[in-house]
Amino acid sequence: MGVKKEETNFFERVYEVAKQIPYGRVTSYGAIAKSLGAAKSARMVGWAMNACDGREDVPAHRVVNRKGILTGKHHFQGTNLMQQLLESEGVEVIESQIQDFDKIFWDPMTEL
DNA sequence: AAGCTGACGACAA
DNA sequence: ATTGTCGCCAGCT
Repeated sequence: MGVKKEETNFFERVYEVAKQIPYGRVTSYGAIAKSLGAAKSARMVGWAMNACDGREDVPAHRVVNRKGILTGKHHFQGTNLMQQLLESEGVEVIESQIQDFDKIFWDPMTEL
């Protein structure tokens, strides 16, 4: 049974969605929140990402804000780590701003 | 124990 | 168009 304590189902759900982000794609906090049924809890998604750091295989670098800006890059180890990870996946990122954001945007509500 | 903060987002003025 | 405030909920001081 639950060998480990539940980290609030909310966070778990966020992780589940984040893990399903395809390679070379990105999504936004609000999109994930919406898919969870908590459209106004975009903040919590970001907060969940904070806890995800060092937790599960949650590609937090694929989650950005609605503008396609790497708002959370500061939470990564390096200042450019997040951007480098994205570029490594073929995502064009300039000045922490994802290019063609709408093209690589992955909507968990629509595509999931 | 109570209050502030925080990886966002939408709306109001 | 720009700026400011509210909402959301959990974690941290």
